[in-house]
Amino acid sequence: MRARIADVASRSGVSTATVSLVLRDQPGPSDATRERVRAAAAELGYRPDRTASLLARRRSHLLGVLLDVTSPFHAELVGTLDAAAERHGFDLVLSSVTQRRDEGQAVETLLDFRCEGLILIGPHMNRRQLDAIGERVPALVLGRPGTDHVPGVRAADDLGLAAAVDHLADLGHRRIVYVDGPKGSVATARRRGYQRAMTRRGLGGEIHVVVGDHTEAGGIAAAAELLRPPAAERPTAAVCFNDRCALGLRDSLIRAHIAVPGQVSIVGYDDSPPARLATVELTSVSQNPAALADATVALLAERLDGGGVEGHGVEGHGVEGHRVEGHRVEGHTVEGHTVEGRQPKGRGRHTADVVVPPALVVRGSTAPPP
Amino acid sequence: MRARIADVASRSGVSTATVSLVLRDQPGPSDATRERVRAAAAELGYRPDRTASLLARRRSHLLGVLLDVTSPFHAELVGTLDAAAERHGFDLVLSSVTQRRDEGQAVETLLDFRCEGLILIGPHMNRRQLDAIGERVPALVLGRPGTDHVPGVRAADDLGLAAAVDHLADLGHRRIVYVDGPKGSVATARRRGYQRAMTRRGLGGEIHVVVGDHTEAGGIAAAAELLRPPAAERPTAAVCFNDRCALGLRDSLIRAHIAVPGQVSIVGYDDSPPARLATVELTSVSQNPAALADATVALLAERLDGGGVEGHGVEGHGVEGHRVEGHRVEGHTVEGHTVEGRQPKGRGRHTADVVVPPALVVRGSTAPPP
DNA sequence: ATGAAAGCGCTAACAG
DNA sequence: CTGTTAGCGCTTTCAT
Repeated sequence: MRARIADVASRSGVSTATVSLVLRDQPGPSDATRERVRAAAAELGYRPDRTASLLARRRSHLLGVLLDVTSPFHAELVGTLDAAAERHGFDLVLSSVTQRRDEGQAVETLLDFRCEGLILIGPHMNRRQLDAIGERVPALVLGRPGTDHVPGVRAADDLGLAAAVDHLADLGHRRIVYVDGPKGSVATARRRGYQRAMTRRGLGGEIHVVVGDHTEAGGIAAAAELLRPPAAERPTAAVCFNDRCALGLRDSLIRAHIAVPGQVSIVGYDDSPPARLATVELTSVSQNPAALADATVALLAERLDGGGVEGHGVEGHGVEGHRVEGHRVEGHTVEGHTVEGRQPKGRGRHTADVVVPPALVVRGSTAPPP
Repeated sequence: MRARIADVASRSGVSTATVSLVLRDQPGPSDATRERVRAAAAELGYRPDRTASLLARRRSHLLGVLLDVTSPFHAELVGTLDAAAERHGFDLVLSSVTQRRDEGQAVETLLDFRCEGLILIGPHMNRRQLDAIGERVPALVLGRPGTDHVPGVRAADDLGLAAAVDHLADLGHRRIVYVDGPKGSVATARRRGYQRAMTRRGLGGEIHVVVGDHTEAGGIAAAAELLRPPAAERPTAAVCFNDRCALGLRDSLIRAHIAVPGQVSIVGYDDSPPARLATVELTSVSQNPAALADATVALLAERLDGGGVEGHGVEGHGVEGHRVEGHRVEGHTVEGHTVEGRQPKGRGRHTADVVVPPALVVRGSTAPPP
């Protein structure tokens, strides 16, 4: 049987209370006592029973994370979330949606574990459901706009597209098309970002949005569209809604013997693992998952610890991102991230979103136009 | 504050003991009582506190899963594991290795949550470490051979390669090369499977193993090697150690204007998400994750429930796989999966591995030779 | 069929 | 500084 705290106590000749204090590095016990207790605990291979500890302690110091374990992007976030949580003195409980477990159930599981706060990664639930959760427990959505009771943490899509367009324009491209995504606020933000960036660069006349999708199929369809005009009039660069779409486009072009980036440059979005493949080397806009995760935990921890910021020496990941001149977001700052001021729309909103700047990752799929 | 069991008890005019019985569908309380208790619980929105429940109950009914959340293959397994666990009356606790949390720490976390059994997905730890865990708690490794105290559950690599070679040979290919993986037992098993399958098909004289790797780079290198001989003597098909390697090969060939599958057919291994991309359509050998997960949970649950098989009506995923004539694995069967008999090597081994048959997924990267 | 009471292993409040 | 005493919320004998 596993050693209990009482065993450590008797073995070191002190009370369980003292052992508890020593093992949690709480002030009280003398150094001599600490020494003895630590030794006894080590000899017995004692590990505190987390379950009992949680029950007795007021706070669980647990953050619940709702994710879809099949998403590489979510996976990447979890890694950083975990590190950030540790810095703030929290542990993570993961709960993934699966075939049998929907988002609601996954959230209940998290709550059953007594999580103090919830981090919802890109949930598909509607705003009402999201808000309902936010009213029960401090929560945060990652990767989509927040609601009345649930602040959102996300990357600035407009800045991301600006970075992509600037990069291509700097290379000398003028005929830069945008391959659109599915309907939704995310796609809208990116499309607008493209249009504004083109205008800002004096390429307003070249704005050209092609129908695409969030899957490879969208890119394949877009390829057919791009190849329609005579060679001399074709676009020399394409920015895609996301990497999958970009990969579909890339593969179609290569099969049609159009060199990438020789004849057409391609920029994706998300900086997903496939984009990094040695054979692909897709230039892509990173949503800066490390920064997203850091900002998320920082914000949630702040809410939970009641403003009593404990200056954990959080360094924060580099979130330089791409700053577009003449394009500023109003608001104050939390750990270097931009916090939108009072929401312009949405009366009665109790929360403000945190927006982190994305970062362009330049790889081999972009080059000067032919 | 969240409703407690005492609230439900007083509201329905019974004791907490009765409420506990009703809510867990235990025999005892009368139907009338059940009715009242359920109503009260529902009105209060009562959810039993899992932490307290775990503490009071002898068994936690929790299975710990060690995984690397950045792996799509792991992700796929988790989905099925969860479903299977639920059928057997268990819940899953996920713990992923991250930058800051190594496998050892992740396992400790799982143990802290009082998991009754552990499922270790493709851990990198050595056999000694694995065994140490197996001595502390019932554990199982997924995707690699087991050790003295930790049974392994894995797909039959030799059958997988046999399926790939048979598929190509049936299409009419003769010059079928194998692009090897990195050193290790997995690569060895696959290479041998290739060699035996070729021999069995009377293609022993065509056996040709090319150096590769588990990354795209390996496939790229192999492409150079394959293109060396004059066109007429080049292989017409290649089976690769895994999908990443196959994708590297595929991309290199396409860039060299070699049609896939027109001139060269390619078969990968793992049936990973990239293989399924619309633009890729890679024929690949699936390790049958659903079957692996089902077998894993079934085996672990059996060990934990002490043989008192509760016939949960486990249906098990289809594990037809590819049966090679004249190639039988000795052993008995657990839920339709083959269990190797006494291990031929490894004295003192207390456990036997479970081997599930892989399945060939035919897609667009294979066709008859030119 | 139901209730009272004793824990599960730990932490927190209060004495000493 | 350290020990004693209550719980945390639930499950489980054992009476009734």
